[in-house]
Amino acid sequence: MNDKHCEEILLHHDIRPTAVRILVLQAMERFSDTFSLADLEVATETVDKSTIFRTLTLFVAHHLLHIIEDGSGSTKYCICYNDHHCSLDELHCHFHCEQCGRTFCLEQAHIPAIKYPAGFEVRQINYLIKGKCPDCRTKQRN
Amino acid sequence: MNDKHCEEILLHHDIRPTAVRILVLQAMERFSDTFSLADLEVATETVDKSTIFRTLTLFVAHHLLHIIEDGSGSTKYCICYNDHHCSLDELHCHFHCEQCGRTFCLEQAHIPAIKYPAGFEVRQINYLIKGKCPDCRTKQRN
DNA sequence: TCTGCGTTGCAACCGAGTTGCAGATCGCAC
DNA sequence: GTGCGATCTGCAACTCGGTTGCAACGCAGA
Repeated sequence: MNDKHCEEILLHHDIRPTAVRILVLQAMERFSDTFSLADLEVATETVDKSTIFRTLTLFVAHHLLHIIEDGSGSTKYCICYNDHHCSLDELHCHFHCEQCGRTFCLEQAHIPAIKYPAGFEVRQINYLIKGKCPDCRTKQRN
Repeated sequence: MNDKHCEEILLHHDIRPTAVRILVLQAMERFSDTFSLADLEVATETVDKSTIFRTLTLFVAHHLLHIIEDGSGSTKYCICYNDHHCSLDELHCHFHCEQCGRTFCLEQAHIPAIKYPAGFEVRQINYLIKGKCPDCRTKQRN
């Protein structure tokens, strides 16, 4: 959470730790689940949209973040806490709540192996579940 | 493919078969896989973008089409040939080729049952595979 | 023929993302 | 500490897919 910690993370991913990048990373870590460019714009307050955009692009390229497409219209991001890059480049499982709009990273253990159709070269798998999150379900009951 | 055939499909889905809608549906059927609003704009030539947009929205609402989010930035659509609406509202499996940009509907048989995390209410599952399609792979070899 | 409502085309708008550019800042050599 | 090239940042403008308001059209029923 503190500057030192964020700086280490950036260095570990071969990213020059500028003041703005540390600020953006701190903002990211305050989100428990996923976040969008717009979320960061609000969270950082001072940092420009285009700077955040370029920072996000950089972080994704350096595998500090991964992109989530939840069909909500705005790209979501999520911090990669695991270092490994498995042979199947990326394997994502997410849950998108259609009520509150939040998107959660789910444990990859839930994804089973599937038989790929012949002839296709698989690079990335996105398993996106949509529905209602536990919070929204309990809220509705009360 | 002909007018009569398209008209029947529309009526079967409780959609009033106007000339424009038949034209749009015919254009849709010429696509072997999925298509976007922009694709239809080109394919129909005469029909306005907003009309196509409203037609797509209508077709989706009447379960004649389904929406595919392939993360390409533009929404893709695909004709629903199966009538059934299973209890798990929708279950989509698609392959998006990162080279040619096309998106294919895959057989749903390939999707295995997964253990959903507790507390979440599942309404829709999107299984999106990204990589290279057979066409692009063979092209590259030559 | 007249009327009303659904449909369509046009134009304008919206919002997320993206880019060009000039000024600020950084890291390094001196 | 100073100077310099490279990188980073903020601003503004732009792109593009999608969406909406509105007026005109056209078809079905009176």
